[in-house]
Amino acid sequence: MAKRRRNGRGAPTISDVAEQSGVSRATVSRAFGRPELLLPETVRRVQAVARALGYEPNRTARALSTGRHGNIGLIVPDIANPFFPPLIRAAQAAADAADYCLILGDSNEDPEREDLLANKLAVQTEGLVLASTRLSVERLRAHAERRPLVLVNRDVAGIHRVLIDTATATISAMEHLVELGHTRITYVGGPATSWSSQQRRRAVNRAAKRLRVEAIMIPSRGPTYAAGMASTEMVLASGATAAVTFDDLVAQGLLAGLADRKVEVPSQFSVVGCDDVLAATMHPSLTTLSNRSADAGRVAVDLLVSSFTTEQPAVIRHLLDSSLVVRNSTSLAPSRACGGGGPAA
Amino acid sequence: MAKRRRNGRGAPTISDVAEQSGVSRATVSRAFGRPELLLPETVRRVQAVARALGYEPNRTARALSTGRHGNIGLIVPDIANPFFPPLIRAAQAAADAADYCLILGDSNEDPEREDLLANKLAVQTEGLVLASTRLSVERLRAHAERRPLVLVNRDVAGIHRVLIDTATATISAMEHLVELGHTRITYVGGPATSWSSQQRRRAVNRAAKRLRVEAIMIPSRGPTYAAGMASTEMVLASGATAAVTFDDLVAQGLLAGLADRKVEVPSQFSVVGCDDVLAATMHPSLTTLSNRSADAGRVAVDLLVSSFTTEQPAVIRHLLDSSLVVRNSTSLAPSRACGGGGPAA
DNA sequence: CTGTTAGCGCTTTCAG
DNA sequence: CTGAAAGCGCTAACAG
Repeated sequence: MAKRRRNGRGAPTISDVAEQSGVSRATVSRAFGRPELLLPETVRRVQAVARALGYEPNRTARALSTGRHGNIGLIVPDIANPFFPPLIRAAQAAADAADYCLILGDSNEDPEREDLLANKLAVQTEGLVLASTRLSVERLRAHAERRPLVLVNRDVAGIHRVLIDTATATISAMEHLVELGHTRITYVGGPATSWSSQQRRRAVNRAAKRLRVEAIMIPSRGPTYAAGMASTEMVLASGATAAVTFDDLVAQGLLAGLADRKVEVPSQFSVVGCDDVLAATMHPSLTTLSNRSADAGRVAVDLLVSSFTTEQPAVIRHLLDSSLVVRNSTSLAPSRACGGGGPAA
Repeated sequence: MAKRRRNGRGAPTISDVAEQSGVSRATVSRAFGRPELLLPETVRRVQAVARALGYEPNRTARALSTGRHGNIGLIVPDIANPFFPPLIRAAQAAADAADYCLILGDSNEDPEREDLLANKLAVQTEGLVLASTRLSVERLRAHAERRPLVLVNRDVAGIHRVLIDTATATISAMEHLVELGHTRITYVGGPATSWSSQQRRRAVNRAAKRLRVEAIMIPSRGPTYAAGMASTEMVLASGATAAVTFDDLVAQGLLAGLADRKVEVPSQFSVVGCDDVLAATMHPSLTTLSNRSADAGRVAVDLLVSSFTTEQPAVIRHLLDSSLVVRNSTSLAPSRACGGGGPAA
């Protein structure tokens, strides 16, 4: 049987289903949108015909009629950064479960691009999730005024946000290192505008002060292997015996840089990563902080979706905690007699 | 001055602009879409009124009327599989460059879900890219009839497709292993319905025959670490001294399984991965086949977009080649005198 | 060049 | 419970 295309576009419409099942178009519409208004028998019959025809409600038409698009947007700085795929995946699953489609944007770590993307997506989504956004507070406020907005790992008052709290786990990492005898510890940062990196930097500083050890801040160009590797020189020059890094990628780069310089990990130098994205597969396996990115994606989408329906008077700030995962890239500090890197004011 | 809400009730429409500027709605539409059909003076006047009113064309309405949403869909089996993020990233960049938005779907390796997703996306996209699709040929044909479609790593006649050819590189891998003295080699497969896996299985068989060595096929449950690990028993039982695996994930699992059983790689056993997604960071670093997934994503989207505009009489089958990357997981076969795994018919 | 007239596919009163 | 009819905002023939 040849398939007919009534509308020249190929997809069966509500009219096809109506005709085939001998009801009106309104009834078909109800069978999908508000089945409780219909005889169960009718619903079943219509659904059956719909399935047979391969009918799928046209969301664009629905959107025009109702003002709701059934789309939500998600913008991340870099899809290929292993931190994000689990987040994206969970977000997409949550969106799907709520019958929304996920439109994905990649800002390539560029605030301008991110702003453009957010504008572009705003017109065809009911709401946006911005993960690790690099936008200014003003731009974020502007977007939030226009559409429901949920931030991931960015803490702006007045906007829904879900935050992975690595501060506590970072402090655990510092305690872990100090217990191992390290007294001079560097923090190798991530992107300057990253909330996560600032949070971790502060945690390192605070812990160092409390534990009475030296903390040395080292910037890095970004959350990449290359940036980690490039930081090796400065890390070594600082005289530290251990490093806490922005994430596993930076840690991995640093590890490679240390290996190049014949510095053995963990016997001569200890390294702590963050996010546990490749920590288990590395050699030596990496001491790191546990990853919650999937949870963050799910929670963010759920929060966004629920903000559509329920009148949400209170802005929600959802915290996800993280913990230290000890593996093999950290160990006792090298004896001071041997290394040149003792604590020197 | 209070800001008006955009897309909700109260946003100025084409009718408002028409009324205010004393022209018909069609004229306003043309002033935006096809200004060359109008008197410059008219265009200017209409634009002025539109700007004064804060009018912004409603893309949803336009989409409903024209059938062009400016969206394209991309469905992958698993976003979190490291093979896909580069593909997704490149696809999204290409889409963005052509001024399209990318709607992402994750089928979770489930054909039913994939079919549903494809239907859902079909109504709000101008075309679809299906990467490593698990759908049957019939379903693919059905979808292709409905909307422009581009397949990645699936070879179906009559449908645009971009294929990463790993067959040649797989043969190189076999030659490499045979040169190292291996005479009994297993292939640890991926998903049964995966075109890529079938392609590689065939290549292994063909090469084995030509090189006069034994090839043993071992199925695996999927493209995962766990599946690779679970295959260890059978791999060892086969008496082989080397394995070519579906991808780096499976290879990684196998490596872990071998380590558990105190089988040393590469001295006692050689392993070849595929896709080079984590090969460099592993220990031992993995001999593998180079990755073209980013190129595949880019080419697929470009192909799709160009198929919208140009009348495309010929179906395109775009091949991307891959090559062997030798690292440290392959070496000379263990001497036959020692191991129990000599070639035995 | 510009206006008129039909829809695009779906939802939603309002009757029955 | 179900149907008829009126749009949502915009575009696209077809006239003039």
